[in-house]
Amino acid sequence: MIYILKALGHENRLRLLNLLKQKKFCVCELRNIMDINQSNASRHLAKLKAAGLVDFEKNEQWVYYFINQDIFLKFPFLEKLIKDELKKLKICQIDEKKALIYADSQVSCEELDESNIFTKQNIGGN
Amino acid sequence: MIYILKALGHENRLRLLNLLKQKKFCVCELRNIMDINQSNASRHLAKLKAAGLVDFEKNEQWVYYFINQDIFLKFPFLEKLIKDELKKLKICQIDEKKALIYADSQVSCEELDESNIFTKQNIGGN
DNA sequence: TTATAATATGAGTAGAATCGAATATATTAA
DNA sequence: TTAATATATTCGATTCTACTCATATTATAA
Repeated sequence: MIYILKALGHENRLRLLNLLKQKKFCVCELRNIMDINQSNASRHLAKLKAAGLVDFEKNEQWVYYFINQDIFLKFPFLEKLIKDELKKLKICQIDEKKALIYADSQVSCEELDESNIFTKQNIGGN
Repeated sequence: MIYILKALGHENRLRLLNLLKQKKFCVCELRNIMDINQSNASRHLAKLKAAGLVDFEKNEQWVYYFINQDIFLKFPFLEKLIKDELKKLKICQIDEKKALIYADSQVSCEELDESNIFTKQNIGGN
């Protein structure tokens, strides 16, 4: 359990969990939505994986991460945290907005890098 | 919230929260039960305080720490974690055993340092 | 096979967290 | 006021984390 709590102690990992609570994402989608670099995203995901919080499946050259639902059975407090609390963080709200824009955009994950769909106007707010 | 989660990411602080969930303790009681040094105990408590997880009251030259109950209203997931999950950690079980021995011992916190009430026989197990 | 794209990993670095020992502060007791 | 005790804080050393850049790996497509 101590590893789980350590894994929760970083904003980027909380943002990842918040995005993954709804659906699977591949690494390049996550890194674009969160606007962090690839190696950074990969490493944070690896840490979440090591703690048992997420799992992944490979599909062609993409790796799709998702929340490991078993962890909610083992540690019920995580369900409240991930499903109810994270969304209160402003940065997570922005992430979710961007995830929605992406979902509605019909842009494929391969085009995401150059797509510029995340403009200030789209996202709104600060 | 991120500060709270960071504060939870250390074994000693989890042990402190587990002990404090039942009753108030002064720093010297905590450090004796947990067998850590004084400056260490004080620092970890300061971190819990900064995160809003605990509060303290002074009584003569002692400082008694206790869980800040408001935090459970603000972050309900913490209640499950602190009240239900921490006790599953082996080290927390040992701490609780020692807290019981201390409570039953009639030893005052001033005598605790030289008392040697926490012998292997008393605590049992590793 | 070669090229390309997604992901993971290694190396180096900077910053943060932790620790023990010593010192400072605060409170009580003499 | 002085001495003693509990607690907090400072200092320096060490270890741990996260970051960036570059490279390796893996899988697909040409």
